[in-house]
Amino acid sequence: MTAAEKHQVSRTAANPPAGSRLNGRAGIRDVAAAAGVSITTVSDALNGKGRLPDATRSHVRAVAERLGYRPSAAARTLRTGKSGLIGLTVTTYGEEPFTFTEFAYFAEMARAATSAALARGYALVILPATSRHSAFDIWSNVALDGTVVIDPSDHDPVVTELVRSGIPVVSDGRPAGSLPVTAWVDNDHEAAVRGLLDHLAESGARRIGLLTGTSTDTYTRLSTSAYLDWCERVGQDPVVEAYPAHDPCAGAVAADRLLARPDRPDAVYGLFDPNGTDLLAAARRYGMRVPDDLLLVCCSESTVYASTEPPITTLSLKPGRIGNTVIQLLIDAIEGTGSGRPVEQVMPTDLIVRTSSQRRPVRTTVSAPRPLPPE
Amino acid sequence: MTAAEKHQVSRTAANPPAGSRLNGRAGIRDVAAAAGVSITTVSDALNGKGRLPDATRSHVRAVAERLGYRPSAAARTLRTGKSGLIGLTVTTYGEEPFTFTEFAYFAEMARAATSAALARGYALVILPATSRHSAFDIWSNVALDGTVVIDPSDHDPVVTELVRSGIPVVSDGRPAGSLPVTAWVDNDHEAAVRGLLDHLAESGARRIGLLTGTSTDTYTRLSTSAYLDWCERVGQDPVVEAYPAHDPCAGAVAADRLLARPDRPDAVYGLFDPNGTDLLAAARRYGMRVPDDLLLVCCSESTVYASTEPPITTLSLKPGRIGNTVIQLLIDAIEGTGSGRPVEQVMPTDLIVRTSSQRRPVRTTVSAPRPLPPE
DNA sequence: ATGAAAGCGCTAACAT
DNA sequence: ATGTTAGCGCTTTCAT
Repeated sequence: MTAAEKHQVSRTAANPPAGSRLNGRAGIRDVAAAAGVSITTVSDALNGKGRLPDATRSHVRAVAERLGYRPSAAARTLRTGKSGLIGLTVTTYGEEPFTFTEFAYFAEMARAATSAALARGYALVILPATSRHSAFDIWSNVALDGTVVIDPSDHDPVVTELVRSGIPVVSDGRPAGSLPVTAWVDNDHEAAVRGLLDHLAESGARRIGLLTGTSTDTYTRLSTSAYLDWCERVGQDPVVEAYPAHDPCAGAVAADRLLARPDRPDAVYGLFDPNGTDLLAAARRYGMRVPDDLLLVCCSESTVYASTEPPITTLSLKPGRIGNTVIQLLIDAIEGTGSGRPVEQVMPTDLIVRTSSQRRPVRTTVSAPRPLPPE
Repeated sequence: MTAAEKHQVSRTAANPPAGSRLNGRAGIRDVAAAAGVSITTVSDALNGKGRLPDATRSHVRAVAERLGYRPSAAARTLRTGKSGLIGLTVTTYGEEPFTFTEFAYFAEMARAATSAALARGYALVILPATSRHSAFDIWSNVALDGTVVIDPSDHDPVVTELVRSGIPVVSDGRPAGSLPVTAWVDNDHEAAVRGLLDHLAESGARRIGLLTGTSTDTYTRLSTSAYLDWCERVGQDPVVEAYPAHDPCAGAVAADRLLARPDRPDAVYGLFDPNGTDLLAAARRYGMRVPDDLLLVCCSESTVYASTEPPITTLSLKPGRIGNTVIQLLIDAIEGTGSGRPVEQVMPTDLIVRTSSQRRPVRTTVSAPRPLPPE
């Protein structure tokens, strides 16, 4: 018996009368047999392809339904080369995905990305950014149509590898070095910092301090240099404290250090999410009132700053908008429909002005704080 | 030419001399040809199977490396029936995945689950829980080895369908109704509520109010009934306000209602994450001091409650521990190694006692609040 | 110790 | 309008 003949036999409907595949689950051939058509017709009917009469289509669909037929995603992926899966990298510190400070940002960004991907028929797979080793295995164990990288590190081997094998990569955060991403989306961090420093100065700040990080990622670098440039422009001596932002405890200590300096600032911008509460607590310890003695702004996506005492002005990077844009760009690249959109997209930020950064009576339109009870 | 002959030809190394596959990427046959061995040997060498001499193994590996060979995940999945992918469902409200109130819990749970899965060689795919329709498509478009369901709703068709087709499902939260999950993990919500009500009573609470939700999920139901039981036991009239927890604004309003009642409570437990700040703000509006006039506890995973003014006592459900356990249970089921572990696991909660729930001087070992500055 | 061949379940090109 | 057939790239018996 030749291979072809054997083939023939195993594909004939003469086998066990449908419904009894070794697997237990019905396959496309069971449906074909039960519906009295060929497997092509089944495939076409189920996928809306071909030009079948509606009668055939609905009949096949009914039979498939009755048999509880579920197409094999693996087979389809192998055949079409498309998996409908998009990788989402998360930076890992040690064993843990996500950093402490990125948490709220990441969660919101991922939420939006998930939603946007689902709306276009894709699902996200959470994957670790390159770690020491072994992470590579998991990357080659999943068939991806594309990948989103959050805060790509300089020469990330995974990104390079993916791009080299023709898989589109879109990053959240402009790529450092010469990393060859397909497209990227980022905030205009420098403009954001300039804007908020101007806002603080307008509110009467004479010496603005900066609570920043010791790491060299783009966000930290751009924000810090924008601060230094601003200081130089207005002729203020920089007052900077830096700390390892991935350490959940270091922030409070650094906030304390900043307010303990001889050149104590009368306003502070904190680059990371928890800095607002850290600084508020530090101010209390030093008997400083916010906003009377100290103006405060921090970069955060957390809604808690709307109801702290006092409410704290925050810079929002709008991670939801970024997540959505990243996904649109990526899917456009995957499907080859993206010629229209620019591949480098700079997104605006939102300064949500609250009590902590204003010495004069509130008259902003954004997030007006609730009136305080009489003291 | 018979099918078998053609087969033969296309598989011989006589074709384009390796490296020039249509695809662009090297396949297993390119590696075999370049290494001068059969594809079987390549497969075995790369996967550590078979009994090959170390020389062959390392030679094949070197060649594969040189060619930049990446095995096709789709082909492997089709062949082995294992994808290494685990679904993670998120409840969707309207278009958006996650609810507002579940946010921090979910983020932490997902983080732990991701980490645990990765450590065992699996990756998580974020998938929507059953929505009206269309969600089904995405489910059958991805090959899953198993699925984690967070807060399964009563008779969820996706869960039923998955279990029916032999895919293990482990839920976070005990399944309502007769949902046939493989295993589940949940907190002992009733014990948690009893414990925290006792704690409030010990701190001097005479009338404890409850801020709860209007939805009928297990968490809300169990927590509320535990509260009612406790009230009955100690002879207190229940003071309850319920609101639609998925509405980000409704919480503040409900907190206000609770404190505006004629039978105003002198202590409140809020079931949802934002309730702490909501209640704190409401207390301020009514001129109530915390903890002097009002004792406060809320269920939250957020660290901000450590540095609010005053710090707020929280009940943590330990989502990280749950996420990890859920994944272990699921992978055990997938790999058939789970006979040891119980399939229903109740996990303890942590009451993190802070200033807001204590009238007497702090003398707890947990999370001692920082000393306040002299007024 | 190594290789040949079968085939996972599907889709698409090509008949009819 | 529907059916036949050839693979997608791998793993896995089974022969040698």
